[in-house]
Amino acid sequence: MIPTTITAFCQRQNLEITPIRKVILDHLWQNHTPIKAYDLIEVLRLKAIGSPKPATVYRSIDFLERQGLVHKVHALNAYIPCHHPGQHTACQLLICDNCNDAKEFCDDDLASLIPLKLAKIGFQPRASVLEVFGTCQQCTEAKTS
Amino acid sequence: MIPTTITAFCQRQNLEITPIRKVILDHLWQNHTPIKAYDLIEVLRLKAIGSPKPATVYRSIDFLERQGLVHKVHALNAYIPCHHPGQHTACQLLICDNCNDAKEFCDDDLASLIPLKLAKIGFQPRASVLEVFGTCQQCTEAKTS
DNA sequence: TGGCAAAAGCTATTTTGTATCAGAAGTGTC
DNA sequence: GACACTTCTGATACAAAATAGCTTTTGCCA
Ligand SMILES: [Zn+2]
Ligand SMILES: [Zn+2]
Ligand SMILES: [Zn+2]
Ligand SMILES: [Zn+2]
Repeated sequence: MIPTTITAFCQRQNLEITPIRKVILDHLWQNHTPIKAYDLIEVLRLKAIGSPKPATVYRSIDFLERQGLVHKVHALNAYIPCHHPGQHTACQLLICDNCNDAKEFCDDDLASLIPLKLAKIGFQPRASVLEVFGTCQQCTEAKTS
Repeated sequence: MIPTTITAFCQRQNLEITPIRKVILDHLWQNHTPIKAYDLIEVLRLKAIGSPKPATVYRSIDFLERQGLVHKVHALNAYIPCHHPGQHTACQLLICDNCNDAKEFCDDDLASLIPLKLAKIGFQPRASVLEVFGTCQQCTEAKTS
């Protein structure tokens, strides 16, 4: 379920994708909505991988986030896989109020405008998260039809 | 401690600023870092206002957020006062890694670019939160000096 | 073989946020 | 005044999200 671009990225970076980390990354890629940490515990439990406790999952998430493979959707306390690991420090997410879907939305104009604006006021950005709430196209169409 | 522009806004909007809400808003305005909900419980307790329980504070925060008087810094699970209530649906925050200061940064170009870009992909934005992490000007100067 | 570091196990605790029901206080109506 | 109605608050309990601290395992290298 994990795209080949992602597995290739892991190999290039020499990342140790242990069974636990693999199951978690797999599960994130299998779903179209953000996944909660405690749901990941359940996933591990069902697959009988290790003896999943909160720390188990949070450590894996921590690793995956540090490697840029996963984003946290702060507004939902949930996680989604990154579609372009290693390619952005500016994360842009679209979160549908209706179906809770969360998509990455990578707009370069937007991403480059942020540091440009901040430079003028002397703020040195390290990373940024944009979370936009609203109605996704599918839900908009469903309502009007 | 609450700026007159804010109290004026409350009057115009006919908002009921009860003692509890006032203490919370006051405290947020007195500080330059985001404040946590349970710290606000403590503030109320020290001022002997009501009998502060979690729900007490969360209800007030909820009210203040709905009125646009307060923003939640999702990445920190903390709250800051809004400097321009009623004037924006796109909230932009600069959070210093070093001193934890969180400032509102209202850039119209940035705010208007977001719906523009999203319109092209059929997403209807309702509200957005941009949280930028990095080093603020003061901390940058302090390091280099 | 011993030492080291990264990963995972394990127990408990802390932090953050809700649900629910009941009481108090204001407001307008009859 | 009696009544419905609304908004705010009190109080108990609980749920959800995340971390602390310590031990054990495992692979690796000298
Ligand atoms: Zn990404
Ligand atoms: Zn949707
Ligand atoms: Zn604001
Ligand atoms: Zn700073």
